[in-house]
Amino acid sequence: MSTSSRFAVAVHVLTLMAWADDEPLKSEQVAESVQTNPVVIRRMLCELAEAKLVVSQTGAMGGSKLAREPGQITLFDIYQAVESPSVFSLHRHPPSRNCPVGVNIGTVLNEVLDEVDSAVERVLANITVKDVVSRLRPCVVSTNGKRKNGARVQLVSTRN
Amino acid sequence: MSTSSRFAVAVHVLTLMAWADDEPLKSEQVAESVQTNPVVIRRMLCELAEAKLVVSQTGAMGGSKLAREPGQITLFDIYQAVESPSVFSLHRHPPSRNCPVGVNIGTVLNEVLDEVDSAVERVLANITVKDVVSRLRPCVVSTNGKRKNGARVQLVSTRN
DNA sequence: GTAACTGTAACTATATTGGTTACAGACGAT
DNA sequence: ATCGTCTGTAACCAATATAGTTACAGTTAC
Repeated sequence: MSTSSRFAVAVHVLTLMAWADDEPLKSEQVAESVQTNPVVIRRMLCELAEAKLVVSQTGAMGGSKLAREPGQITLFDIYQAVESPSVFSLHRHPPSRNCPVGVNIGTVLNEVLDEVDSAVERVLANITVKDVVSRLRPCVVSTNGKRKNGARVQLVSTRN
Repeated sequence: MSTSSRFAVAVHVLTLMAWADDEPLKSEQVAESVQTNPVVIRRMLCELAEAKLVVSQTGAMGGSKLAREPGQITLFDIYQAVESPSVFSLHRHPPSRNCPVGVNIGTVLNEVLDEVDSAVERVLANITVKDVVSRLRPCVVSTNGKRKNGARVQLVSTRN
């Protein structure tokens, strides 16, 4: 269906912010982790800000951070913010109204579409950004797991 | 997600064939009901034939019909035949491996993707083409509901 | 004031979907 | 055998969506 990676990138971005606690992240830092261009990230951050999932600060020492606790942001919130509302679309042009099938297939397809969208919602609304971070931790625990209080989070190792 | 109407059109097409019983339908008839070009329909019919959902007959008096009983074809079969396998995609370029989030987010996202895809499958695998026809009938019963045996099914009223 | 940020416009490249014409090949009917 | 009717498929074009890039105005910390 979707050949778009917008949802995957958005989850990645919000997960970085959860990882960073309340430290605002610069679009360039995020872009480095996602391996894309900072403008692509900033565009997406605008959509996420409109959906009240992040807040951004312009100017020096600015950046973006989560607007709520990671446990209060679900993957469905993210999905709604950056992907088109439905899993599939109906006909581009409405079917023939001179055909017994064509005249009513739209109604049936809409019912099916609602069922599918609801099923997706049920899955995604049940996973929070906090959950994603938890499912991430086990792989990183080996290093330490705790960060010094007040220390700036190092997301991408910068070996200049 | 998907801005594609391929699934909707494919369901429409197979519903027409179920409606027509074993009468083979010409791509032009189908195209008229779907309101598109016959070539678009034939392209889709090729995919549906590869998926063993329809069989086509070339030559005069040819056309396409269902390969199995309408009750034995699920919307998930159709979905798999004409749409991309997953509801969303992961990153275009793999995330940074120098980042504790980037290095593992792919694993978590794949798990989520599997859950979503499974949820969609559970919904669609539970609806057959026969079900779609049933949910269509109530709107058409008023005309008659039964067709004379051997009579050619009239799908689109042709007032030339 | 200056340097460091975001927000956003403008442009390009690429991929997918859908529509169209054209034609080779299969096949039923005569 | 050939003729008209179909499918299968190639080769285009147009429209749209995603993604990447440069550039720059506006905001903010210091």
